[in-house]
Amino acid sequence: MELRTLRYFQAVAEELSFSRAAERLHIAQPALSRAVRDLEEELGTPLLARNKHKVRVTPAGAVLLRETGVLLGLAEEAARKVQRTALGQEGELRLGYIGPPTRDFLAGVLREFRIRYPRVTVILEERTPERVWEMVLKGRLDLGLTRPVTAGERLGLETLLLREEPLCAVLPSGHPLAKVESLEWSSLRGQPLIVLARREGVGLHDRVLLGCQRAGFPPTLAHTPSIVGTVLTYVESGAGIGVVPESVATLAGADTMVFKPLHPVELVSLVLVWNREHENPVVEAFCALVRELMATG
Amino acid sequence: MELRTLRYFQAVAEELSFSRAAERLHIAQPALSRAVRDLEEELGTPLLARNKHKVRVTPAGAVLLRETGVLLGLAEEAARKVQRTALGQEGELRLGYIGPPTRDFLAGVLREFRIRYPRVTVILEERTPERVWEMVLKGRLDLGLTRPVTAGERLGLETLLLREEPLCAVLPSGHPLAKVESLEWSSLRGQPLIVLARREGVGLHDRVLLGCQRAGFPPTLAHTPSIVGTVLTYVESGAGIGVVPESVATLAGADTMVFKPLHPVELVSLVLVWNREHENPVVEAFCALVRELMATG
DNA sequence: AGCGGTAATACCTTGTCGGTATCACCAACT
DNA sequence: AGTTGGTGATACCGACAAGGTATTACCGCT
Repeated sequence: MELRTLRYFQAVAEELSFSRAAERLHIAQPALSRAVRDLEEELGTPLLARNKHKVRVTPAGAVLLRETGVLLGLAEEAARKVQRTALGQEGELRLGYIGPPTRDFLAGVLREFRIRYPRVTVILEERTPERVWEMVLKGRLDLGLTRPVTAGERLGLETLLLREEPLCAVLPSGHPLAKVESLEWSSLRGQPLIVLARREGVGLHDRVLLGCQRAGFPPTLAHTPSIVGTVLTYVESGAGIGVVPESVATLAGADTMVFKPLHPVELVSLVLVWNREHENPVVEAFCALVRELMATG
Repeated sequence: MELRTLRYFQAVAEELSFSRAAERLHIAQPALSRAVRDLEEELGTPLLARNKHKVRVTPAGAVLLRETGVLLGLAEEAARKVQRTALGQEGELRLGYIGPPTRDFLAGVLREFRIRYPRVTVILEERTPERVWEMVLKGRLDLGLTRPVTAGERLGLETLLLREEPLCAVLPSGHPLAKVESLEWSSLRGQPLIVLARREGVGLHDRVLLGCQRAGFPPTLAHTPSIVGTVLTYVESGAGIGVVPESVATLAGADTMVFKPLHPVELVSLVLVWNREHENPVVEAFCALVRELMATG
C-alpha cells in the first residue's frame, strides 16, 4: 500500500468517477483503473462497486476512504514538521548553563529567542562548568553556556566567546584595603581568601590560584563554598577576602561590600559551546541570535 | 513522499547503518542509499548525518522517524480495518423495522449477532413498513425487517420470508362471537371493525379490506388508530372487533380478550429486505445468521 | 601498512507506471 | 427503437524509476 495509490483511490471515491478523478489527478483514466484494481487486489476486497456507469463506495471502501483522509493529512503534516525542524523553527533546545554569572545573560537572550522561535521548547539544565562541557560532548546537551576549560579537550566542539571579565576582590566596607584605588594581587599575600570550590568550577578556581602564584605567593584559602552567594556571605561576616568574577557584583548589596579589580588583570570568560558535527539548526539559530544581540546591543 | 520510502528511512534510522538496514529490507545497499538521498532531496533537508563510517539521525530525521512510526502503524491498521469490514466483522448495520410484531424476533437475532460480530454497530430505526422499503431502496438503510409491499416495486431488492401469520379477529371476552370455534370473515359483516391505520401499513390494512371484499361485504371501519396497542384498547373498551396479525396476541391480556383465526385464512408475512447490489458483507452475515437460526430453532 | 567494513558512485537491467487506442456497455435522447 | 455520448475495462507500448552488480573512496582498527 502506497500513499500514491491511496491518493488515487481517494480521488475516485470522492468524485465517484474514474474519468473525472483522472482529470483531477492529471493522469489518464486507464492508469487510474489499474491502480485501484491493484489496490483492491492487494487488500483482497472490492473498494468501489462499478456497474458500468455508476461508481459506488463499498463499506470496505468507505472505511478506507476515512482512514486515507487521516493518513494523507498526517503525512503532509509530518513533511511540514520535518522542514520546520530543519529550519530551526521547531523542536527542542537542551541548554546547559553554570548558574548565577550566566543568568542575566540567559534571561535576555531567551526572551528574544522565544519570541522568534515560539515552537522551540528550551530545556534548561544548570550544572557545573565541567559537567556542561561533558554533556555537550556526549550529546546530552545541544548547547552549553559555560567557562572555557583549561585543558585543551575541545574535541570537535565549537565555542563562541561571549564575555570576558576581570577577577575582583570583594572586601567588607570597613576593611583596610577597601579604600585603596587599585588592588594588587600581592596585597592578598597572607590574607584569608574565600574562593568558589574547585569542583564547582576548575577554570575559575585555578585562575585565582594562578593569580596568586604569578604574584609570587601561595594563597591562604579560608573557605571554598560551592555556591557563589556563599562567598559573599563569608565576606560580609568578616571571614576574609573573596575573589570572584566582576559580574558577581550584581548579586551583592552595594553598601556592605566593595569590589576592587585586581592588578595585573586576570580575565575569566564565558563561552557558548556546541558540537558542530551535530549541525543542529536550532543551535545555529540560537548562536546567530546571540551574535546578533552582541553586535547590536 | 511514499510509504515505501518511509519504511526504508525507518529501517536505516533504526539500524543506524545502511548495509544492515538493506539486509533487513532484502534490498541492496546502493538502492537504499539512493532512496534515502531522494527523500532528503524531496524534503529539502538532511535526515541522516553520515561521516563515512557512522550514521547519526539529525533533528529533522528524529522528527520524521517519530512521525513515520505513527504513519506506518496507522497504514497497517487501516488495511486490517478494511479487511475486517469486507468480512463483515467490523462496521455498522443500519436496520429498519416496523415495531411490535418484529420486536421479539429482532431481540433474539440481535442478541446472537452481537455475540458473533461484536465490532459491528447495529443502528435501529423504527418506521412504517413503506418507509422501511423506501429507505432500503434509497440506501439509507442496509436492511429492513418489514411486511411485503403490495405493489411489485421490488427493484433490485432481495427479500427473505421470515414468517407468515394468519389474520385474527380480537373480541372482548363477553362478545357473542367469542364462543364460536372458528370465525368466518362473513361474520364480520356490519360489525364495527378496528384496524391499524392505512398510513401505518398499507399491506396489512389492505389485506383486511381484501378479506372482507372476498367475503362479499364492505367493511365498517369504526376506528383506524396508528398504534397496534390502541387497536386492543378499543376492543377492550367494547368499541368493536379488531383485526390484527396473530402475533399481536402476545401483546394482550389473555383474560379480557380472545383471538379467533379468521377463515378462509388470510396470511400476512414478515420479510427481510436488502439491496443485493450493495453487496454489504455485514448484511450478508446478518442474513446468514437469520437463515441459520430459522433452520436450527 | 593492510584489512575489514562503511556508504557512495557508475552503470546496467527490469519492472512498474503512465499513455494511446480501442472495446463493451449503459443511459439518455432524439 | 436506434443513435450518440459517456462510462470503465482491456491491450499494448514506451519511458522512467527502482533495484541489482561492480567498483570506488574512505575510515577505523589491527
